[in-house]
Amino acid sequence: MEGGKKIRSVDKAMALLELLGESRSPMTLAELERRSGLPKSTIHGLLSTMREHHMVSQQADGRYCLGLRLFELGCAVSASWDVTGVAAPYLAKLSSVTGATAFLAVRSGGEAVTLDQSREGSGLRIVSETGCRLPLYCTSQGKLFLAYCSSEAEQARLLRAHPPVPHTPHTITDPDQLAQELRKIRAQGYAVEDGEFRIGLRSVSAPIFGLGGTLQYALGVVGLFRRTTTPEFTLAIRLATEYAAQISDELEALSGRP
Amino acid sequence: MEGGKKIRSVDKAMALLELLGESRSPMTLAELERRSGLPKSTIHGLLSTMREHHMVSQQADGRYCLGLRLFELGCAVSASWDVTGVAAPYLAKLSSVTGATAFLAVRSGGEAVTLDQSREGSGLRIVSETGCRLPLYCTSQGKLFLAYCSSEAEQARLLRAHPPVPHTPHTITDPDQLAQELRKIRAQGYAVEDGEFRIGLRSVSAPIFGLGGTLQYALGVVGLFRRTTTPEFTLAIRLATEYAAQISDELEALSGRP
DNA sequence: TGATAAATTCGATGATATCGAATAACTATT
DNA sequence: AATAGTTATTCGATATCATCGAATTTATCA
Repeated sequence: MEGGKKIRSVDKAMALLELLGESRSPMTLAELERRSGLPKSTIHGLLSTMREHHMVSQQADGRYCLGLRLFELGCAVSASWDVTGVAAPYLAKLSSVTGATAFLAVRSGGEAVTLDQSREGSGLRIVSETGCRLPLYCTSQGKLFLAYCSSEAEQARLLRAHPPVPHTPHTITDPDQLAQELRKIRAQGYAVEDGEFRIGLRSVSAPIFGLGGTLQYALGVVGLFRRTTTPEFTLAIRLATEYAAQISDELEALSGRP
Repeated sequence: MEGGKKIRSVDKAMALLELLGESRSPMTLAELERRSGLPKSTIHGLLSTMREHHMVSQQADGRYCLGLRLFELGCAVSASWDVTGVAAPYLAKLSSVTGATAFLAVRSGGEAVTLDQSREGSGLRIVSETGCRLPLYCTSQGKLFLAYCSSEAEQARLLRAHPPVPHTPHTITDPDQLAQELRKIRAQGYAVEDGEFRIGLRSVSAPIFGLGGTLQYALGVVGLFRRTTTPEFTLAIRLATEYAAQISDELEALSGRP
């Protein structure tokens, strides 16, 4: 289907960046050797090259970590998305009214990536960092992306890439039960997650559509709701759905005349 | 002085990422060919490889742009810095009290990079995006970094890398005048910029020190102040200096017992 | 439909990334 | 203070692999 020439050295360089990104703390060259399976000198050459571009940086003790230029490029990516600007005021309203964390997410391969977050209301603890990847099958945004897949085959492919694993006793791992849940989500137009990812946390996600009616982003609320039937949670559902629709409209108007 | 082996293909790949980052809009392969001077097929191979890692993405019309993985890595970089977490509440306070934009910056080569921003008070327009690079010689944070350089040679090297160019009639381009300004900054412990970057904008930056008393970050306020002698601006100077000192202390305490 | 431009594929060539081993720098321990 | 164990870094020969121009396909516009 796709895939041009593979430049192996670049391939390896990207793999190293991903390893450094997964690790919370800076990594030693020996550690990178074990994790990547590449020879030390090869790693050293690749890292040296990327260091000159400030894509990685090396601290005084010799350990390597991601560099400042990656932060800059990441910000450039964020700024290039029209949706972040459009959604920002809605995120703020959503979190201040519900008192929970509002978020904007997109699908990336078989996972969901949080694009932006807001927790205006109370100083609730951070649920998940912006820019981190979350599973599809046990988050409201993830299940939304699964439910609105273009085809059954696509849906199955995404689930096969990351097979459901129980995160809590409430995680839906049974294929049939999950399929039923996804049908329900599609029917009602929003997704609810009931402590399936973290005990005590509940969330709702509503669809933001792009041109052609395809699902593009998820707008949601996550927090320490007691049940998914409380008036507070019901309000969160209604607002998320309303705002998501408004964002869809604004995006459409924006793309109409660039 | 330093610099291991240069892996040329990786070098080229990084150059392409930087080109894509500088451009606001997605780029065509032909455009990249003109800007980079590399043959089309070489570029194609490099981009294809990076596309598989989601470092770049290609939209329906064939044009290339930076990919989602770069956003994720950028967020990881941001999260890895202890200073962003420590400074966040001070940024919020600073902007809400002064009604202007508060920022946290770091030096990157011969430029200053904005790490984080806050504009709680009024909905002032965005002065500069987070993650963007600004000149040293005509911003308060930049002049602060120049003033606290480890050596005269270092200072001269940074200025030579980006020779002062007038951005406004108030930009200091004369070497002697700039040297005097930097001495003054070092003496008073903070830097003031008086419309030297953008007409009407004024800013102040205070130093955040790391271990050994070396300047690490700059905490500042920028906004539409009428003069640098108004009570509002004087307050901004005092608060920025106070908060920067407090952040320095918190960072030191944090690094004491990890 | 034809014309223009762009993205992509292909294959031979030689430049160059690779790899293991040796060295240097550094830390912690005795 | 000396050593043992770690780690980053350098080096050079070999064959792999990236490179490049031209050809092909695909898309866009008149």
